[in-house]
Amino acid sequence: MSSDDTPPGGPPEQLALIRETVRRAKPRTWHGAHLAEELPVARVVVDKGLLHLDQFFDYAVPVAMAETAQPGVRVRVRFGARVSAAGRREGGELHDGFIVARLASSDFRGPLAPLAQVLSPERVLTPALLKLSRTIADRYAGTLADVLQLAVPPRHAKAEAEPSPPPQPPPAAPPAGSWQRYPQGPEFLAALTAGHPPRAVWTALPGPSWPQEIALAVAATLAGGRGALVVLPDGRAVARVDAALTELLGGPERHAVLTADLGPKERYRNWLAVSRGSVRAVLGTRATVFAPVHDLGLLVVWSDGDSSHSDPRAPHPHVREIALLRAAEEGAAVLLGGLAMTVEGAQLLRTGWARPLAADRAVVRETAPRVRTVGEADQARDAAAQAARLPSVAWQAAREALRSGPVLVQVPRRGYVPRLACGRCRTPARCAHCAGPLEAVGAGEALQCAWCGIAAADWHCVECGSFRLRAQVVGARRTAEELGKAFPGIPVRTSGRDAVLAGVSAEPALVISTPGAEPVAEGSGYAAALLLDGWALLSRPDLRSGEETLRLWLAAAALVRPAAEGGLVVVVAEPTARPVQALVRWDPAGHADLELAERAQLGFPPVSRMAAVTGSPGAVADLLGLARLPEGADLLGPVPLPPVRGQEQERALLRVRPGQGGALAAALKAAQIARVALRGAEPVKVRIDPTDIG
DNA sequence: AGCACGCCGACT
DNA sequence: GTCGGCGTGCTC
Repeated sequence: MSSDDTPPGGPPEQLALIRETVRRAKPRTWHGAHLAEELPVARVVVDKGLLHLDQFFDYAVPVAMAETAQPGVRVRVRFGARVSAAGRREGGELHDGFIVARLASSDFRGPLAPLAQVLSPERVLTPALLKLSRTIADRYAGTLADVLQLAVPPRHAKAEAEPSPPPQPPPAAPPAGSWQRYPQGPEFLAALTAGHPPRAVWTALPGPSWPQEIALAVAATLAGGRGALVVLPDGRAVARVDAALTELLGGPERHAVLTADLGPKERYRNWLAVSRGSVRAVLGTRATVFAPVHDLGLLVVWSDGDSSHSDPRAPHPHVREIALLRAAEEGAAVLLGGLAMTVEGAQLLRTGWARPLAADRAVVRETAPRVRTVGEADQARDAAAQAARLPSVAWQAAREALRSGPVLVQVPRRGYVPRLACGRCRTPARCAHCAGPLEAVGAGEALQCAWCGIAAADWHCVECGSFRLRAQVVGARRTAEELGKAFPGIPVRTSGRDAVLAGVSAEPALVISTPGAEPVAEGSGYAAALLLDGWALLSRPDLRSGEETLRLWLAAAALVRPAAEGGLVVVVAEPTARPVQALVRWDPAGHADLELAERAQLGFPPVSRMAAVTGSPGAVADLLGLARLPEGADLLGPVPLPPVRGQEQERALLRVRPGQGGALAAALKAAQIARVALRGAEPVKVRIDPTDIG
């Protein structure tokens, strides 16, 4: 079968031509197996997340697999085999992969190995999903195989054997309902039903109706004959929208839910219902953004500032970025919503890519609770309240509110360890050169920038001029628990990391919760909320601390009754701080806009694009030396990081202009590949859009 | 990444 | 003569 491999003589060009002709006539394999008559070559993406193997490989299609080996199916292939002296293929591990195309011939110069097995005839990798995954891999300097692992759930044979339910006819277009509170709301729904792709950044009104509004947008899209997809940050939020959608659509038949806690079988069954077109609407947590909804008309991302939208697995893509890229590729509408607004959301509005979907100020004021601020200096007289370090205003507000309903107390989690801040006004201390966060090095309290490493000998606060610094320490949880003693006879419930409550009754109770774990209160909501130790949130060493703090506050405050019904929020934090001001005015959009302007001025993301390079000092320097960075790329650092398993670690940040993010990712990926080719290179981590750069 | 081929020094 | 050093290159 391979005796024609070395034709005698002839000029090289002609030789190449002969080879070409021979191979095109019929692909050769190592075993001379019988091949498929039609399209005997399968192009395969092999599920091996190695950067330098991020390419397709061609395999021969044995005749027995001619029908099942269709584009999109899962296959097993031998990969990495060697050719022995006797001319036999030897070794080669079996790897999973997907067929991406069937071809008449291969451009590979050599004999093709046959597909080992078609795992299932189910065509799970659609052309659209493949294209999207490639885009995401490139965006994040990762491999296609890594992204596919996030995008396509593991197969479950039993779930696959079951037939999916028959598709339902589209529902009738829903009435605008509570979307009428937004001037552009009904128009937005009408555009979805008409099959248009409107794009909106939605500032949701406080209160319990946002799940219904998401459900209405989904139903409007379904009514127009297109599909819809909703990504939410956690299972609790999914459950709320699931309930709203089930009610609105008169049953659970028209939508599918994808969350991790369903278990592999149920999850795969639901995913297949979407993939097979049985169901046109899907909601779930972050992986849902990849769900292969047929004729996708709408992508909804709720609370895009929530960190669970950032995937912890390589290459760490963010749901919002995936959704925006997918909407562009598939001509779908976008609804990027939340009680808060991210800087990225503000940027989409600023550039005109999306339009705002927000209620008028008067409606906001009617819906939101009253917000009072109180500095830490204000101390309660009551001994128990003092033990809980509860300011008197907060103490009085709680006592008053407990007469009419439950009171929510938000306490920052332990483990928020902020860096240095001004001792007087608590403005975070930043580097004069690159605006990175300052940190104390050693006991001598020498200051240096955590990003660029430049010493800050003569620091003073840019806000108030103070020279005094304060190392922030948090020890708040126990303080909150003291509240139980401060209010004898009142039941105390807690909700936090390990035990999150979904809801509480409308009876008076103290509900102590860490941010993000707040239970919903039945009836009209909490009578009051106390947001304690705000400084601990505000001074976290993160570029997004302000935005994040406001998001956490708004999420808690949105569970409180409207001001007209007596709802009151007391926030214990520096009253002049920007997020505090934004909370008082209930103006998340204004806050995001200010943050955006500041980021632009400082050259921070998302106005610039960044990548972090982490590893041993030698390896980081090595990679940076190899990388052919785009014109005008800034290098910040490298700076030392805490050692990992006794090994010194450094991190460098790279910054480029917007529009050069793709070039930056490509340059870093190429440098990584070049380093792998060198022997014994220590690993370096590359992360695009690093999240923890404060 | 693995894994084998390849071309130069000290052993049976 | 041959065992083995790890430099170099490939994986359909």
